[in-house]
Amino acid sequence: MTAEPPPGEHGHGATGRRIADELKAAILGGTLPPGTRVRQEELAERFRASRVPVRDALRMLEADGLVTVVPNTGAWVSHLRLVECEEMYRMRERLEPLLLSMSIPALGPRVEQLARLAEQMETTDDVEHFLRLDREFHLLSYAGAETSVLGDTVKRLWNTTQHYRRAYTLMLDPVSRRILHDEHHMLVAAIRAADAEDAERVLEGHIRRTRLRLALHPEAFSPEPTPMTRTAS
Amino acid sequence: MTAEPPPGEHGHGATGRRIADELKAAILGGTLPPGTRVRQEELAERFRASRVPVRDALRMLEADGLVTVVPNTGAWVSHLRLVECEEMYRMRERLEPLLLSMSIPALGPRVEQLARLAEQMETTDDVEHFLRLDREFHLLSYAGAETSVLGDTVKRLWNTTQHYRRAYTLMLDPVSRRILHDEHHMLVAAIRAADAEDAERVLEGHIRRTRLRLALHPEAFSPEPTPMTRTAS
DNA sequence: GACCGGTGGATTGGATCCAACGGGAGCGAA
DNA sequence: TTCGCTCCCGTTGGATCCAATCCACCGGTC
Repeated sequence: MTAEPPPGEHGHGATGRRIADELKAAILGGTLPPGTRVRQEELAERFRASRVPVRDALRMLEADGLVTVVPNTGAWVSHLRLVECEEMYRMRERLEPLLLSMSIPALGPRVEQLARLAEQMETTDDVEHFLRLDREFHLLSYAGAETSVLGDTVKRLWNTTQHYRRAYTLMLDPVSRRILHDEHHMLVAAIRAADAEDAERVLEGHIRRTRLRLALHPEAFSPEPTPMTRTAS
Repeated sequence: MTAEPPPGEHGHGATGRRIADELKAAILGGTLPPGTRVRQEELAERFRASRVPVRDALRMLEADGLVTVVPNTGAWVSHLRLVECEEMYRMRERLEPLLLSMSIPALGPRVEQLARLAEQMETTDDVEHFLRLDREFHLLSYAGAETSVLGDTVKRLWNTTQHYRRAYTLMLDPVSRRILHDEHHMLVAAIRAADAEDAERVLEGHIRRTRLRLALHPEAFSPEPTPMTRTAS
């Protein structure tokens, strides 16, 4: 996975990128929950820029699937329905094992950092901290792969489902929690042994089980569009 | 897969989309080969619009992976290196069987059209016609799946590799050609039998073999970046 | 009382204008 | 001759202004 560009000064020609990056951080951090309206003028003021680079930023975030833009109407932070989230997890089940197998040969000493992350995850109780560690753990396990689009696609899937992973983590029962950590440790072991095939299998199961548990909590998602049905207030 | 919006009049608020669509058609059709510079003012004139919606369109196409935008410098039609193309084919090997298996239960009578397309592909000699049929064949086989992102991702992979599939088709030897058609017929048979598992296997092999043959023809791609090496002119 | 159509404000989309960056031609020095 | 510097022009990026669209509110009518 290619590292992102250094966070240094964005000079001229990068205002849109800057706005997009900060907005993305706000969305992923949970400050802007799904469904919140995003007004161009408001952002322009917040970032001391005109509305032109804001529109650029919104287009970029739309491409990332983080924002939904409706022509002539406005932009909202994207929200997922359960079926869409499941679909993304199905994609992850197929793509991430591939990415991991491409990464393993070049991971080298980073395995030890993976092991540390897996342990830290067991000891934290803060949801936000856990999410950060989990994300770092998995993305680090892909850091050995030199990829152009596969890595971006996987990151995109992580980003668009981030908010629901947060909700899901909150209602994780102790047993599932135990299993989750065990899977992480098994993953570390397989990676340490450079057994790509086994690592693929463990990871697929890890994502798959998460998807199945996710389906047990439809209340975190926006309702399915029920045509011709008025929601009695 | 969700059908794209009807091609009807784009009124106000869709100029960027219109430009992006026509540009995309030009790129996929081969009119604008990889590497050609895309100037904003030029497009603005061609589409009787200002440069603002043109920039919108370029951002959309950048998100589709069809053009590459360098800040303060310009935009070019994207070109792939062999390793990137192989990576995309590896993604296709994983994603398209999934998409197909989601599509099969709802394909219904469209199987017959698939069979017709597979036959037509055998009888044409025109490369452009073959490409259209092949694309239609596979995308139609996914038409039963109701997806939000999986379908888009697969389409994106098809689009970005389209130009190289054209080059590849040109230098297809008779034996490989025979195998390719056989695979298509096997796919139709599996779909007709509603045997999703078998269809997945056939499709994976189909894409995989294409990838391997593709790797035999690196001359169609842009050279790998060879650092610290001056290309003697 | 509920539904339909018109109207005004808020918001987005597009055009035009100005500023900043980048590349290349040309000149000069080693 | 070749390397390096400078200046200039073409292109892109950003700001401001104007037009088109949508939404909510309001009044009229059945």
